[in-house]
Amino acid sequence: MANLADLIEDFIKDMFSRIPGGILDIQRNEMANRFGCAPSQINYVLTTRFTLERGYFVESRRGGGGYIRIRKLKIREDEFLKEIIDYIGDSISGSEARALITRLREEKVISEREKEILNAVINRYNLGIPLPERDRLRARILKSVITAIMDYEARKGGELS
Amino acid sequence: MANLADLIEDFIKDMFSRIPGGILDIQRNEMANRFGCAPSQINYVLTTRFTLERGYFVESRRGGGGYIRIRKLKIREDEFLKEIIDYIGDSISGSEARALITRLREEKVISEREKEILNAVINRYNLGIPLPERDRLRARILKSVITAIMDYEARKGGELS
DNA sequence: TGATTTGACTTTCCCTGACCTTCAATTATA
DNA sequence: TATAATTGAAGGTCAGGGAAAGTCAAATCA
Repeated sequence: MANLADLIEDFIKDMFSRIPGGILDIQRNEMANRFGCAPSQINYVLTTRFTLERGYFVESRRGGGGYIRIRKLKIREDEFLKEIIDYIGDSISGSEARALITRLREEKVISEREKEILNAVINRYNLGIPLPERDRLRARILKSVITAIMDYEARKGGELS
Repeated sequence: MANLADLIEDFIKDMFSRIPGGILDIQRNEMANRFGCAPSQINYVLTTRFTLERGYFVESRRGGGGYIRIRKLKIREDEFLKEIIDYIGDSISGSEARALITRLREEKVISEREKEILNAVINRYNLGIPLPERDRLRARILKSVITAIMDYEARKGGELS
């Protein structure tokens, strides 16, 4: 412990505990100032600690009035999700992915249209990069999509078509 | 948020929601006065937020009695999607992609849930590969998703939430 | 050796001010 | 009176400064 990245991580998580709603906007420079470090250190923390696997989603905007927005996803406790994320691991082939998507449809986790969308997303020609990186990319994207769906449902609740 | 350009954008969009017809006339100076900014700021907002890509068309007239007229375009869905694919080209940045997804949602081409899914898919942190290949990958995925949607609609048709 | 940290450099976005163009109305002039 | 010049009221353009955040590779640390 006691390295900077961990401190910053804890600090941000602490901020989350103090706000309602699960959406936190921070300023990169302000953060860097507070910890007396290089601004890029903040990026390092975000890319290593606030990942989807760990239940966060990060967006940002540059320029005047820019910000970094961190969303804490509402689904960490979902067993089904965990299993799927585990199953995907950090690499998944096209056929495994298609089977998984079919399964998600059968379980009514996704709609017919969403199934088509996902199949398009994980298609090898669309990913268009060589193996084995392609299977890793596919895994990242699939996990992010499933996470997004779960988070959406956790936030809004509701059924599917 | 909280930058002027966003406020002005919201203000204008709010005016649109209050009028019938989709044609809105504004005065540049009056607008600048209302927001206490330079008149050219209004042009900035118009050229960055009320573009064709985002579904608006702007005309104006100088001189005494001059005005700026903003038209909200009506779309024909099939052509619209083809145009979007052209617009994407073979590389697209994250912010362009987000604007595009927002537009697809505004035009009710996609559902709220699908919007979340797509935002997750095109997110920098989730794609996790370096530029410039990242922007190309994003373009390929987005185009294939849109194609899949067109295809699905052609086969099944139907409305959205 | 892998994780952390930094710094130099890049890119994106916002906002303004100085200067330009267009148009309509009014005034001056032949 | 018919036309020409003037004026003032719009809107347009562009370069530049500044404010963020992003990238990447080299250095450092455990």
